Amino acid sequence: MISQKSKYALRALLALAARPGGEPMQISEIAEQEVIPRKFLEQILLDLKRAGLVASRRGKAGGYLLLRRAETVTFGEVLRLIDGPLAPLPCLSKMAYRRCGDCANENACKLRKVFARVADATRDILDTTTLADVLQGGVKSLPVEI
Amino acid sequence: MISQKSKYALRALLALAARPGGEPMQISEIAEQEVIPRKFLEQILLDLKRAGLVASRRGKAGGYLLLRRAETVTFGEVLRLIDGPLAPLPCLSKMAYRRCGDCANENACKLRKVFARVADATRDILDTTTLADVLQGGVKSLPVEI
DNA sequence: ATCAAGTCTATTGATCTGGTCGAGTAGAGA
DNA sequence: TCTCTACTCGACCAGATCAATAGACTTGAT
Repeated sequence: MISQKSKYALRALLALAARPGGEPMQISEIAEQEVIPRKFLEQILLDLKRAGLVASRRGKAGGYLLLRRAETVTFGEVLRLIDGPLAPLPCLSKMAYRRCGDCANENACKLRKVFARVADATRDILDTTTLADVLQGGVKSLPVEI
Repeated sequence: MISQKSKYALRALLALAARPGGEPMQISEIAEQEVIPRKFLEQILLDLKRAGLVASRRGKAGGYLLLRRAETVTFGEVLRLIDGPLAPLPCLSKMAYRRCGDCANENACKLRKVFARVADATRDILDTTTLADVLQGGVKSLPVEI
């Protein structure tokens, strides 16, 4: 299960990406439109800002705006940022590898072999799906029938 | 990330499945061999027993044994039993469906579309991989080159 | 009867989740 | 310059979950 926080982050980013002309959108506006607790959203947007995904403008007509093009922001990147590693086992994470501790040698670990396939399948989807893909409705759903 | 408990459960089941002749294996023996805290393993085995995966024998020469054939026990089943739903969103779980609450109509939910693909890919692997597959070493790793 | 094995309930400390609160800081416009 | 509005930041919190641990109890075989 992905966290509520990640869902909020993705929805907020989608809202920003859908904004025409890159004009800033205020926290309250996002919060209201996407039904996200305002103060919680503040934290999330700060995280996204520190990661360089969005920028903020202060003052009267301030707000947040997407800093990168929607085609370049993948779901995987956002999830890793908020929830941490995608991999089902720490020893399978490319971003935050950690030894499992309990399996003596990794190459022989039976569990690892199975979950490596899961990790690859997950990455194949999440690291290739961008905000733009989703906005265009062009989310390739299940393998397209021709 | 799957829980430590699930890892222990899978390793314990693999140990039982590897037992020749279906003779019982004692908790301590499993705990020692697989390096699992003994008392924690007790709880896990009880869960597995209540789910009908294993049986136990009390008394002197007691222990646990696999109740079903290793070919019929999938990773998905064990993970669901211990960790709960595999699906990344509650509204995508077949075993424990719950509305997301925050998306008005599910069919239009952008996030849901993406994560549905992840859920399907995950299920494809975990619900078709059995204890037996893993024991034979015949875990089809990445698509086999011919 | 007794010993060794599984059964069951409760408790624990650490960490995570999903928030909330409130004071502080910085731009933009009057 | 003043002030309004919006973002910034740190602290706090209740409740849940995780990974064990403890200990008393039941059962079955010899």
